Amino acid sequence: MKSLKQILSEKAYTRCESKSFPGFVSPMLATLTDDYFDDEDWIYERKLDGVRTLITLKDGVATLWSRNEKQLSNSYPEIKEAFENAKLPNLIIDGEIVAFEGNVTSFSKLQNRMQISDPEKAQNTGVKVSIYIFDILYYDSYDLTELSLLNRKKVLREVMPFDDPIRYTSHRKKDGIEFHKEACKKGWEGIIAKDSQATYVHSRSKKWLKFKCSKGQELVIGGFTEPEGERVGFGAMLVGYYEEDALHYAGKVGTGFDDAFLQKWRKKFDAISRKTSPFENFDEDNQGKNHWITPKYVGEFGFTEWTNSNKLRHPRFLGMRKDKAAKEVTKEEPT
DNA sequence: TTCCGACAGTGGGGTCGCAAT
DNA sequence: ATTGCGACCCCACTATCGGAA
Repeated sequence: MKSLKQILSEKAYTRCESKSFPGFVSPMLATLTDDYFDDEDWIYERKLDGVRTLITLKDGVATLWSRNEKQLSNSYPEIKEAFENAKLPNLIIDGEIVAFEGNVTSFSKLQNRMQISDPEKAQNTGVKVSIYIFDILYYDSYDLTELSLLNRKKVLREVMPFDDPIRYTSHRKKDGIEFHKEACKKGWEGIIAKDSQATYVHSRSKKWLKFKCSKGQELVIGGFTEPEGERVGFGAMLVGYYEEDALHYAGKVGTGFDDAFLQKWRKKFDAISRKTSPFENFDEDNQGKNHWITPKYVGEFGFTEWTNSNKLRHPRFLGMRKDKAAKEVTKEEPT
């Protein structure tokens, strides 16, 4: 294995002066795809469901950044401290802050502290967090972004002390399709495929791809909202499923329709409108904005998971189901 | 000519924090 | 003291336009 010095000597790196060391750089973002593949020139990492975080360490001071250049340092003071105590030179690393629920990263658990701006309060939530690091952009003021991904990972493993809460993100070479399958079985959010020779760019790229684990099921349409702005037809569908003859509200779905669909189905919905909610558990706080319809239409919907309050996360409309009676639609539990 | 990438716009759940009530 | 709303985090998707292929 090449030493750090050898890797750095392969190119004539310019080493920035401390005063020109970047305060923030935009992260490289992955592109979503359904086209899963095996490729020996690509590596595969677990996709963690947390908050993307870039850490700059400059003259011993660590700063945690969100991907939109917001400071996260106050929400995760123990991670900031871990970097500052590690006695490292100026560097920038890229990773994901996560909280675990069992063996699976839990975004909803992380939500209990991710917006808290007081460091003491954040730590007192009792939500334990870790940061999984998967890339290094600068080290000792050397710009490493022109290195290949595998060489950056070599540098990362060599220079970073991985002690809790700082963890290394392991990866698998080849077998992307099989790894994705296993990931979904384990309840992970998915995997990230990365071109092992790619340099680091500060924007969305197709050298990094998301292979997500998506869920889908049929749901009954029990209402809709008014469109806003330039939107035509309706805004979102209000959907649910049956449980012992009662229709349970499962949230709103506002994407996946084109303009023609929105206009056509607004008319169909208006033709079967009713005054009261068909949902047995709908809390009536903003009733004025909702339109109710006879729950007879069934659609197919995609989403990532059920939230703690039993609603769809990241919902989208996939198509109408004309072959299914509304009363047959129940919540599909994982087997 | 056709395709792709980037961007704006509309829609979702959940949480915190602050202004308005 | 309570409530409503904006701003964040996580997003999915459609429409549009200009440049690449």
